[in-house]
Amino acid sequence: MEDEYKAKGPALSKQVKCRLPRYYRHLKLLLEENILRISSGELAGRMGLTASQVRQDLNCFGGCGQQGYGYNVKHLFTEMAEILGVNEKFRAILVGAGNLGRAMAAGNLFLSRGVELVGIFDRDPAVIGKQVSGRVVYDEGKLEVFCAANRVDVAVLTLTSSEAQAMAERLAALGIRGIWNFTNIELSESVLAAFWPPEAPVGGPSVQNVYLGDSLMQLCLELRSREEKSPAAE
Amino acid sequence: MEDEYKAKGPALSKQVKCRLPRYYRHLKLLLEENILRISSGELAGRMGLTASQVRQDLNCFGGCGQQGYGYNVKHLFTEMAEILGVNEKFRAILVGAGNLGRAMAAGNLFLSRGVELVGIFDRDPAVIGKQVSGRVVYDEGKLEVFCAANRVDVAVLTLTSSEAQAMAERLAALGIRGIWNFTNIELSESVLAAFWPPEAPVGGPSVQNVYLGDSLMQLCLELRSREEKSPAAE
DNA sequence: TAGATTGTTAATCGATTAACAATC
DNA sequence: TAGATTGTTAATCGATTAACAATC
Repeated sequence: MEDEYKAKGPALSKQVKCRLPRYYRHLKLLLEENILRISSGELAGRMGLTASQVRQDLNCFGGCGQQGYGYNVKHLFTEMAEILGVNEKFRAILVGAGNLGRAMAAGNLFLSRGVELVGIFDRDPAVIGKQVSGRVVYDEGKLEVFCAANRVDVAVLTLTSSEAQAMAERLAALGIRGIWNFTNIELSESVLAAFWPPEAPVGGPSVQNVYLGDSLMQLCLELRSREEKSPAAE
Repeated sequence: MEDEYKAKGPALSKQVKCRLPRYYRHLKLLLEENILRISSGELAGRMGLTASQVRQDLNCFGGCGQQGYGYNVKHLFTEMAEILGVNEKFRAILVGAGNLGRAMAAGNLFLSRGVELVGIFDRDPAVIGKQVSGRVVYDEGKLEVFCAANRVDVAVLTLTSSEAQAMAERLAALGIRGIWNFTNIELSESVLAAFWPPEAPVGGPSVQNVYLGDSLMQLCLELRSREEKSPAAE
């Protein structure tokens, strides 16, 4: 019993979790370049990390490296895919068919990560029934009916910030386990957990935020602070 | 001379820089709610931080708090806006007028953060000359001419990943100071610095990455790991 | 065997939290 | 004055880096 946990190595720290998708991305690239083995030092170089960090990180997945040789890229990639749930075929819906929503639906963003987009919703009558990337936009009012008939794992929030909180609560009540939030609202997992259906196991949806505006401001902050240093240097 | 530095408090750590845009967002919200003063504890509650952390953070901006009273929201907001460069009116161009590019151009994402979108570029002849959110899309080949005639601070990369590296190098050579990267390519600041025009002061553009796919995978990872715990609990 | 490279432990660094005197 | 809340120092926690024995 305990062995099964041990086999997977130590639990993943927050920071390691953040780096996992990057590892996945780089390993995929390596496979495309037909590089089948790599040392911690080389991988670190490509990713802007230290060799030590890479070894520490990869060790969390039960030491798939080999002394004197390095890591088997294919094996590592498979392992990562498994942990990241790429093979789970998670099912997602998009809530809000505005500009951002349509952009998200258009690319292969979802499919390339193993997520299937199974529905697009909007509340605007002018949009409902129209096609977006070959999919009909459903009436937001039909969310409950849809979720009763179809398994939905993830909801993508690309609607107006003012509607975000209420919608997130509604989604939580529907038992949707993951919310990918593109609005400016900070959705609290503990608040949403209160809406979780009582018959469902364990509690509440996880929230992943993409604050685009914050990211832009971080860039501006960097420009701003480098600007300040510049005159001092002359 | 030294006092001027001291007045601003200690240098901003990485983590504080990440939280700054969030503070800005929440302070704006407070002002809209007509809340003009707030204690570290209350602000922490709204943001999901600890009171201690808020005080530690805000102290980096030269202690604008008052014992027994709290913080003046208006004053704090002004201070943040200044540090984040909201009043600098940074000028941005968008490179790649595909789905994501058009979505970015459409909202008020830029203007609301004090950034002005001054040009949209694409290399596809079918798109060049067409309108996007009331702006003509320019030929990507005219980038150099455009940048010689107009100040450009930031470039937003919403083009195909395969074109990203070359374009980033070209933008670096044009002396563009900030790159907001939406492609899957990891742009190395040190690599780009090598392309920086020799006549420009200090070296190289700063890069801010938004790996949308990585964010989605982080959510999937969370779902995946909670799933694992679930059966064990029953 | 000799060289390379891992896994893992210990040392360092940075960020968060706790505590409390200073003071509004 | 008494109560509230900051600024700041010290203690704790977690993550990164360094080092090196184990081993392919």
